[in-house]
Amino acid sequence: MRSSIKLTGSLEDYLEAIYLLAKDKSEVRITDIAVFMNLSKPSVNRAISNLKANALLEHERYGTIKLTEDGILLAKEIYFRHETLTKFFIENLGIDPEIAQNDACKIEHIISHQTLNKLVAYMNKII
Amino acid sequence: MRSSIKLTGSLEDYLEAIYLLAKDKSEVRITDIAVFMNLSKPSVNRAISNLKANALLEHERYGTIKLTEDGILLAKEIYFRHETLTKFFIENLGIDPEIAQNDACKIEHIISHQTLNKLVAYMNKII
DNA sequence: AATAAAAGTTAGCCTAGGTTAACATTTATT
DNA sequence: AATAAATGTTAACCTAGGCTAACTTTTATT
Repeated sequence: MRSSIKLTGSLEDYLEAIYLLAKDKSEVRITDIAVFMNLSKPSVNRAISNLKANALLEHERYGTIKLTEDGILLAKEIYFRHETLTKFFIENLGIDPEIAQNDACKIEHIISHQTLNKLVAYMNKII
Repeated sequence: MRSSIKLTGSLEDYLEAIYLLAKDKSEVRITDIAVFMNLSKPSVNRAISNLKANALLEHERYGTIKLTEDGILLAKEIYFRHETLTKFFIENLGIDPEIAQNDACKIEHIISHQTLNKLVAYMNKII
């Protein structure tokens, strides 16, 4: 596996957003991402260039955005971390869903593999 | 309480480091912090100015550094978050101490109050 | 087809937080 | 006391990631 690409937290957020948007809409556009993430289009534009340079998505000038296989893989990984954390916060700790989402969204970028894995194991054990 | 000062994660790290250094050494100097945090002295220097501007510490040109009451309060709060997370990672999840420290050190800056509080409650309940 | 609207891009600015190189000051040593 | 060493400061640079304003391109409407 070549998933050794190490993105910044910010770029991981963009990737995750594109992944989520692509689930509903067939076409993902810069404006969609900007609206979804509540960021300016130029900010999104630059992030897209960056992700493209990392071969995580395809994008032609003025065109639509499509994740590559690598992009999808990485996005799924990030999203899994997000879901795992959210689930733990809500189900085990009893955090308000909105706050749980928010915390997960920040922690998903910095938590280590070991900690995430152990958290998954822990949740399965407790049930 | 006027602990409504909102620092960046980076500044929280500096504050925590100063707090920990001040426990052992009577005098804390810029060089001590730079060595401890493995950062350059100019970086520390600027951070100190910033913390001083926030009334969290006292520092005179070429002199030593001393946390104010506010600074100590806030540092303790940050350190408590750190300890809580580390404890949870090690004792509940079984994470290697070094990784636990590392993860705690990053998460302590972004975890919400509610989540931290609920985590504390959860740990007391489980025992 | 012409024009208006929407979408995308570029340029340039800002902040935070790191760096190194050079300089100033203080402290220690000879 | 003079000099060397350690410490602290300043200036200038870099990167990442936001932003707005202005411009280009595409798409939709009249």
